[in-house]
Amino acid sequence: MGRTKSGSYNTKQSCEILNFLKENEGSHFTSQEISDYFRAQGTNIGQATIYRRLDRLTTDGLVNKYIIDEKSPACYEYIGTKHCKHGNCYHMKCEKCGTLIHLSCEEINEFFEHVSKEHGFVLDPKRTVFYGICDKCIEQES
Amino acid sequence: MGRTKSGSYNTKQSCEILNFLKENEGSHFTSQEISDYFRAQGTNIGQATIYRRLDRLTTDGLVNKYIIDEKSPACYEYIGTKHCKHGNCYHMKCEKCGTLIHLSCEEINEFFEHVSKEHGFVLDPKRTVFYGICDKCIEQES
DNA sequence: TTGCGTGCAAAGGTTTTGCATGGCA
DNA sequence: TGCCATGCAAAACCTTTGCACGCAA
Repeated sequence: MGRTKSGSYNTKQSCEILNFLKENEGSHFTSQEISDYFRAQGTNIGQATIYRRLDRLTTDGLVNKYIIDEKSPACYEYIGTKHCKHGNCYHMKCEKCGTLIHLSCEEINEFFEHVSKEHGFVLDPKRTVFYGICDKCIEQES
Repeated sequence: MGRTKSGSYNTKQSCEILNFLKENEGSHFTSQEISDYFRAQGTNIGQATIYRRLDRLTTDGLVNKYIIDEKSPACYEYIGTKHCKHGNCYHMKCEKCGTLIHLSCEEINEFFEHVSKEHGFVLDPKRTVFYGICDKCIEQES
């Protein structure tokens, strides 16, 4: 397994990065976080290697890249066989605590369809991030 | 006119930047483009000043900041006082042509209520921008 | 053996920050 | 006069790139 595109090799680092993301399906990581994880394991993988690998995985469609905002680094997440693959997985970011929350429900699909049919606009889940305040921070406020 | 938040001054540069954006309502500019414009006029405004001013204008809600792509610089656009100040008004930005589309309909209100009630997340209309491809660009593609 | 992958360091470009100076109120 | 704003340059930051070496097939 771990098949990559033709004309490329399966190296140790390459497999480990993909496996790490695979084992953490549903979570997203920055290049730095991935680097830190392997360093903690005693394995060192160059930052450039991680970026190059993530870039390829994104191109190949195995991984999604999210740009949350220009100040924070990009997030990468394995796209398994479930929801995120169909592009129906959105993200909400809390402006207070910075938590990134997955949003995947019937309502958003309906909304997506409505925008597409009535407004002629095809939303891009990879790029669209909903900003607001999460429940925990709302509780703390009051 | 040109009122800024209390505890701040109205300087020449500050006014000129805001006026430039105001006079070009509906268009968006990068920090560099603004800098170039003033240089062409014979006025020199430091890049840092432009960034600081844009940052404040964004915070004050007079200007919206858009991140089209993590590689390209951020775009700033005058929003004005007429619309979008009281919520219920969102924006969709076409990733291809950059057009900013006004979105205000019953469906989005319903969707936001759902997110609030079921997911405990209160969305922020000022900050949330829907990204995607507009109808015109979809036509061009096919 | 061939050529892609890796690692390191340096470069790239945008945005922020430090600090002395200048200008508004 | 007291602050805030400005300008310049340097720093900070994420990401990409150049180059020599290593490793997969």
